[in-house]
Amino acid sequence: MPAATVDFLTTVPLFRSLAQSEVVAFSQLVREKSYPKGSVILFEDDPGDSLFVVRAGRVKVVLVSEDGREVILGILGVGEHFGELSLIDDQPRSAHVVAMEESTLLVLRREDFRRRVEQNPAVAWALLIELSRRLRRADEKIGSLVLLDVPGRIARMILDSAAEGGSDSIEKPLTHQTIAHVIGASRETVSRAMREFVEAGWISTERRRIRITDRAALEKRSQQRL
Amino acid sequence: MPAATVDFLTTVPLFRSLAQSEVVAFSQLVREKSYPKGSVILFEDDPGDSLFVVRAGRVKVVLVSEDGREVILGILGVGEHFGELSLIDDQPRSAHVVAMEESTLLVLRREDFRRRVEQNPAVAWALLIELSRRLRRADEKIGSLVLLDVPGRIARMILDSAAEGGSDSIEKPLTHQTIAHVIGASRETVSRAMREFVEAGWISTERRRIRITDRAALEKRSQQRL
DNA sequence: GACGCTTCGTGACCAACATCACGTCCCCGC
DNA sequence: GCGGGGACGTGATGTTGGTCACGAAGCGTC
Repeated sequence: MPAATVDFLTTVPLFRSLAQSEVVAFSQLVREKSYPKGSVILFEDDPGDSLFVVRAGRVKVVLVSEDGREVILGILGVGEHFGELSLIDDQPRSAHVVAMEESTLLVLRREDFRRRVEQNPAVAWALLIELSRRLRRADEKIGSLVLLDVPGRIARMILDSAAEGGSDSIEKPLTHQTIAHVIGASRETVSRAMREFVEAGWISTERRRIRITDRAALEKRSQQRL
Repeated sequence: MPAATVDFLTTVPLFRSLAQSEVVAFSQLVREKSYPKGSVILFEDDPGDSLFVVRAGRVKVVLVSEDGREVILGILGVGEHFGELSLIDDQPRSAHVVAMEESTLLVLRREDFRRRVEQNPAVAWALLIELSRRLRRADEKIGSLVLLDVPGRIARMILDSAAEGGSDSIEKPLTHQTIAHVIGASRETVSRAMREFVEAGWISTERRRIRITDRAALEKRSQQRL
């Protein structure tokens, strides 16, 4: 296994707190696999026996209704991971995961994962912290779905994305369709709401980029329904 | 600390996998506290430093919007616990918790909790399993908020409640108002939808009880939007 | 058994969004 | 440079479900 993998793993939050030797141990257990854009990495209800770490590309976690409408539960980029739930509780996968671009993933099998977790409490603790973070986010999302109108949810999403990026401009070229799936709205409504934000001078949209020009207004809008 | 507390703790999933001696250790660290109906046990954004186990009564976990509307993220009964997130990741509380009835809780302080978790991997593992369960539920809830209409969400909630109880009758006297807060709808809409279910012969409502009379129909309704 | 409080039933009205149906633009590959 | 597919803009129309405004039952309390 190339040293590049070790270097990469040390940048992943889940493994960051580990000793170098421990990371090396992990790096020898993973297998690298790549998926073309649009391919399904795992299906809801499958029995799951591996954990995936995004090495390159971007994937979306989705639920799909009988008539084909979809919700995006999360979008994971480089360094993020998914699939640990099934390893922890032995339940089937709770959602589909689809590659949004050509992506390469590191795959870790259940037995290897479990053995390492049991031998190293630091991993268990890191996992607890990560699950806590996700639970908070999920609860927030439930709150925004119920308490906020569509523009409010978009405002919040823009602020969240900017927070991740660390600045007030967002590079990710998420399509309106994708945003719609994330916040639970239609593509058209997203288009209209974003135009209003631009007209109000709260954001500006360049080619492949959204820039926040009035953070205070966005924050206010993301907290109240009109 | 009375032996009753020890007996009770052994029935709590979080502690069930522990050795008797370990449970006794925990029982000596907890403090019992009771809260009148309607009182707020903890506030969102507070720094949190304790874990609570419901010993008697029932509590609700809620988010409240600026204009006072509320969402119920969860309703916890005897044996369930809350507040562990803040102990794990040191972040402020993510929601309010309010006593729905006169309730008594066991309180465990952060330091005591952490020490025990670090010394006993079984507790960490039980916690991981519990957080996984909650995460799955939260994601399901997000899915149902986006993909289902109100009657669909009610159908699903009825089925879920029945599953918890283990039979096809639900004793919990949840008010329509409470159901509305859980599924993100108005009290009136819940009333109307439930009447339709009764008229369709899918459920029957006696005094303090809902009985499922056509599970198949409910299941179907809980999977599609009309 | 009478009061009061909470819960529930129901009609009328209205707003937010989904949906449908286009047209335009942009970008990418050939 | 040209063609084509995906992304975006925008109007018209319909429907779900929220809100308001009542009245009628339950149910616990004195």
